[in-house]
Amino acid sequence: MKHTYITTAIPYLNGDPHIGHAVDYCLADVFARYSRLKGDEVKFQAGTDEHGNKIFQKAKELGVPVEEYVQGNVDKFKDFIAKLNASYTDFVRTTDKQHEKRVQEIWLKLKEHIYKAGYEGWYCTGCERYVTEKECKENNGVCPDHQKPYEKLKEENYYFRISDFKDKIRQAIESDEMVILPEFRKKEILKLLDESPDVSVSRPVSQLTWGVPVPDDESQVMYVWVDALSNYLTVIGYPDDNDYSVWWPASVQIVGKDILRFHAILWPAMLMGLGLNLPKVILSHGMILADGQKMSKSVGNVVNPLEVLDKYGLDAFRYYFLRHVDTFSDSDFTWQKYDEAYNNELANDLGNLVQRLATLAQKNNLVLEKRANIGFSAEYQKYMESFEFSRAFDYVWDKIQNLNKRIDDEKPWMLAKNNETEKLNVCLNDLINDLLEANYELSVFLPNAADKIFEVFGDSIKPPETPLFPKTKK
RNA sequence: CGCGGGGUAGAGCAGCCUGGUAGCUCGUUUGGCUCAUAACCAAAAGGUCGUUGGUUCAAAUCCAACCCCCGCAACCA
Repeated sequence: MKHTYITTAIPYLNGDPHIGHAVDYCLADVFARYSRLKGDEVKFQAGTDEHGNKIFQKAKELGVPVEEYVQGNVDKFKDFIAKLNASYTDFVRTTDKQHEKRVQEIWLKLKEHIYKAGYEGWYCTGCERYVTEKECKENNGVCPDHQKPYEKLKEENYYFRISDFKDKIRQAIESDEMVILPEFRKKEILKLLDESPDVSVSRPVSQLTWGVPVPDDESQVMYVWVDALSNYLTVIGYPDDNDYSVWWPASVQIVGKDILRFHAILWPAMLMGLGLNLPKVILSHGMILADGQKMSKSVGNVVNPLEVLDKYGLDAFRYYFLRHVDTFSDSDFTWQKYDEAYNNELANDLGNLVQRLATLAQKNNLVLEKRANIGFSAEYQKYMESFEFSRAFDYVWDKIQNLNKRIDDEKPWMLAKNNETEKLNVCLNDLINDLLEANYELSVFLPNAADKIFEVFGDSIKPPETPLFPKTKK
């Protein structure tokens, strides 16, 4: 049996779930469901990144123990993922004891590529963090939050020597041994690769305590990368549980374009350092724009995914974010578009199609003879295998719209009126079976709706008592 | 001349790699239908394919130059 391992980026737990996380989970879920229906055994990882000063400070501000703070946020995320009906199989927290232990083992294995060096930069004692040269310049050398001038500070850090692997990474990307999707991101990464510096992977304990201690050096604590990126391995048992070898390399790792560089450069370097294969595909999706603009707290145009979910429910949410949001490039969200997609497409095209077919069948006491083998069509598979999910969805939708056309062309109600029972039977059986085939393909995108549709055309056919997608009044 | 993406109908987009009738969805107008959620189907109107030049029998598509828009990325080492 084929093993398919799908990963999602682990969100940093210093805030609430936002719409970008939802995209991650939805995309991963689509591929997971697709793979399962094809017969693969699927592992679908999700998790949370819980270390670091920001979380530590946030907890302090709120006056709660940091463990309690992260627990509360993990619950929010788990709840969110459940609401999306994302079918993950494994959940990893970077504060899991087992994860921490495994991360330390990974660190030790990478040791020959890790070196200690001084870091010098602009530091704000108020924020307790370094800022980039650029940020310092933009703020004219003064921290806007604390009104204190940045200080030039020096400290010891461990660095991961990416330069040990650059040539091999380039080769892996160019040869598509590790596919980066979409193509234009691949080009971007190849350009970035040359100028990628070695990455700082620890902080002195005086600065950072909420993290995994560096093994064999009490003065240092791991800083995000080795800790967070390793989750993809620790969750499947690496290095002590040999089960990991069944799942690794990952079939696809889904990330937002903002963190692609870490996944396409640092992460492969780490894997090479560990002597492991690279993931087969890294899929980088775009950002959701609010009415053409980047969402930002300062602009105040952040769309709350929970609010969107509440409006018309999960099917509508997944419908919009999997079909009208392009898998790879940035896409827009506006309430108007969301309304239109729901009413014109889900309700009118699909909801109404189910209703009319079910009613036709029921009124004419149709005996439904279901086709034995339902499967994926070749074209659909082609799209799915190349991770063009929104296109695959378009393709399915085309089938649905076509069914509406065919009903009009074949006029089953006329056949009924003329008592052409035999023809009517054939006609309705054909239409309904075609709907069920489309519904099978639809089920990876809209599992809930698909279930309901299969139920309508179950052993007996009963039209939904309440519309599948009740329309909203304008 | 930092890098990347883009400019195609009122809106949103596909087509460009691999030149050969400009296409899809929404919206608009008209018509049809009555199985259905005021749903469905059909037809029509609507385009100097950013600009200029080049290659070619033929350019949205290839080449060159230019103009314009948007990002540099989810709160940020």
